[in-house]
Amino acid sequence: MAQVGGIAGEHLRSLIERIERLEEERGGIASDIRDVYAEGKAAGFDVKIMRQVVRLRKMEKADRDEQEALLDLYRHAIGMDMEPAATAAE
Amino acid sequence: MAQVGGIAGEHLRSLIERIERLEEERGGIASDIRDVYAEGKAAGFDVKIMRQVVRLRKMEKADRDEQEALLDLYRHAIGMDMEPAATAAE
Amino acid sequence: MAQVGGIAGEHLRSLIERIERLEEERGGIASDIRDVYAEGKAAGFDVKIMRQVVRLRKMEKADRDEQEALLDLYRHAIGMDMEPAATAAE
Amino acid sequence: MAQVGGIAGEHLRSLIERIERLEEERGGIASDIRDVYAEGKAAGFDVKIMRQVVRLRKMEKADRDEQEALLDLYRHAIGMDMEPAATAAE
DNA sequence: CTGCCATTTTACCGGC
DNA sequence: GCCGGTAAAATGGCAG
Repeated sequence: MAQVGGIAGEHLRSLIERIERLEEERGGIASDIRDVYAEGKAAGFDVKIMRQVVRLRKMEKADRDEQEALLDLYRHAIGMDMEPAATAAE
Repeated sequence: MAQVGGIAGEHLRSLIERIERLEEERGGIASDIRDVYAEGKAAGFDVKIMRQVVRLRKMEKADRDEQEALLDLYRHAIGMDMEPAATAAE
Repeated sequence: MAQVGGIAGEHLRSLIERIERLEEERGGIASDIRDVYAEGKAAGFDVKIMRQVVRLRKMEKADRDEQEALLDLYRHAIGMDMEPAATAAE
Repeated sequence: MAQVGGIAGEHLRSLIERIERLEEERGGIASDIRDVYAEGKAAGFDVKIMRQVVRLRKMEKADRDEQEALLDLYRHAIGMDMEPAATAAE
């Protein structure tokens, strides 16, 4: 791995900067989320409850995804996992 | 606030969905960040060190921001926080 | 784990009480801190600024600690973390 | 408030340092608390539940204190708030 | 699977 | 007395 400040250092720097850029983006979105909660609050909704609703729906979605994954497993197990032949899928 | 399912319910639903959309985006970016770390690891860098570097740089930036905030506080405290009157400021 | 009220229950109770005692102490110190801020305010200092100063100094210390931690990581990474052999270290 | 670095500066510095000392103490106690939880965990207790117990007892204590405060209020209101004469108080 | 770290949530404190 | 913001706690997620 070359000398310090060499080609590896450049690569590392590049990776770090990409990460920092992404974290910045993520921070911006987090800020947007806070804004939406604030908007809800201003409209008279209870922020704490809004958070609970979001969390609950997330769990429900995870449940559904798990169910689906389980179904897929079964389908594979009994050889029903091929692509549907000539249907305009969904 | 109308009845359940009324106009307020619509608003709430809209807010919730915007939040969910944003959280999804945020999750995607978090995933991208993980990918970059994985890329660094594959290139032979120590992920733990990468994280430490990122953390340190973040703290240094925060330090600078706080320094500035402190200066602002001082300015306010001694009444130097008014808009500059007739300077070509900026 | 025995029956409720058994030996385990005694142990748990003891732990809980130790925690409660410690939290009480901690609360007392928090109160002392508030007193010092109040004293500063009474002496004409701006509490907000005092807090900012404390926060900034804390961050600067954390920075230094992280620098050191990073150095340690580097040392480990390049195998320089062994005990010095024949030095009167320490 | 004298010049910067003057007597006021000394006072401020002193206050800041007292606060930092106290915060350090507080941090030490927080660390002790973590240790006790860890000890509980090692003994097979569920830390999350331990925390709930502590929180619950704190609330119950707050309730009792409030009841007591209310009783005191009543006592004062009806002139029963004098020191007990010749009892080994409590 | 365990311990660590980041994020989220809760509680506190000062200001209005 | 309430609200807003700031610091601490706690939970959840990720790497090792």
